[in-house]
Amino acid sequence: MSKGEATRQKIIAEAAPIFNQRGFAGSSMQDILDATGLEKGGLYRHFSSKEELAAEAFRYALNRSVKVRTDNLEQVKNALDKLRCVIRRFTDGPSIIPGGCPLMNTAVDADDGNPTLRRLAREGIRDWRERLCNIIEDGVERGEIDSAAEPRKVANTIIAALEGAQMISRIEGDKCALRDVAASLDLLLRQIEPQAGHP
Amino acid sequence: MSKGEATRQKIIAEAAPIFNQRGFAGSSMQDILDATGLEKGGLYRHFSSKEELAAEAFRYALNRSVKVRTDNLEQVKNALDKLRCVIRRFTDGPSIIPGGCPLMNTAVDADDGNPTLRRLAREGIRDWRERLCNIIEDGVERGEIDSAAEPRKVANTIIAALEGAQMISRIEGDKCALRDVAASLDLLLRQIEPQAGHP
DNA sequence: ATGAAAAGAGACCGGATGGTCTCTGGTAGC
DNA sequence: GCTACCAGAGACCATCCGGTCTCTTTTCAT
Repeated sequence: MSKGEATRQKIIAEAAPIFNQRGFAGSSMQDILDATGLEKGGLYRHFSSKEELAAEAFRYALNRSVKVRTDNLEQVKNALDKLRCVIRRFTDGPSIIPGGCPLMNTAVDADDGNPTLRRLAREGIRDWRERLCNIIEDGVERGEIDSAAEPRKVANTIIAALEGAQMISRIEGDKCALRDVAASLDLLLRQIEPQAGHP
Repeated sequence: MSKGEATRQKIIAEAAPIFNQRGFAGSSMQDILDATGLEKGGLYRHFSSKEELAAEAFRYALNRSVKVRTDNLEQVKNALDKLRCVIRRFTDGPSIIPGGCPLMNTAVDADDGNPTLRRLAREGIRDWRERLCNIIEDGVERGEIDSAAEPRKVANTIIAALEGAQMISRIEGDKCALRDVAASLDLLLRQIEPQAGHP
């Protein structure tokens, strides 16, 4: 990796937590200069605008989050256990990047503004749902999940509940809401166990 | 109401959707001047700072949201039906203020920044949960809800799922996620019907 | 070692930012 | 109708904003 590319990656890694914590409008290029120790000339050599840097920083933050939450997931064989593992990693795992989930932060930050960030957040949500849907559909095929389960509905519910719970937990400063929601989701998953409700 | 007080209220009402859509850092006092038709002298006579105005605007937006969602709720007698009504109003009802739920917007916007807004958002969440808890506890007392239900857990789950669903629906531009989550919450409520799970 | 290209420093720019201050027009109690 | 006060206009301020440009330093293939 060339020196320039290394600098670019360093900038992205330093900028990601800043944008994630303060939002796009709440972060200034000066904040990134302070964090990286660079001057303007050095920064704008690698990024043509604040928006481009913010987009790269979001991609970086999201990739890291996704990686931590999907790593080695294939080692869990049962589909329902996979879902439980995803939930557990989200509720119990350490924060991947300061400021909470970049998906929610960016979605809320950009849903009335910046179209680029908005699109990236939308794609992030869609990808996450597709990953969950694949797990569920595979589970149905293999008889590990009740065939009456609606994958998209289950996936949307898991994502919504987890993100909402993290929002509550972050504003309250304790993990109570995350634990409560994890318990409720466990209950929900028990309802789509094979033959559940078919005595 | 004096002329001054009327102006103050008008400013708050005009500022609320702006702050709710663009966030604190993303909204400028010039935006509020444009929306109200006032000049700086007129604005700063009524509010000492941007932060004070943002706080009042949030209070206004939250009060309106709460009012719409709790109005006439006492006419619904059964506790479970009350919860279903709350969910339905959230998922089906029209947007009360442009920009989505002020609670989530402010919580995400301020959770790493502005302490005043952060506190207001935290109190808003707490109040909402207490309102739901009261409904559930009354229901348990009256035998309308299974006594095994844990009010705080149910309340946190409903709030988290609804807020998360709205985040998804807003970024995707359709109500699919809201409908999916509403269906899942209905399932959850069926599990705390009296005698549920006690054959 | 050298020379061309890449990387970075930092002065600079126009405009926007939140906030202050003074002055004037309108309102309302008498 | 007078006057004391309240409400608002708008010029003004220092600072910060995102972004550009030129010049120097460093890197790296030869």
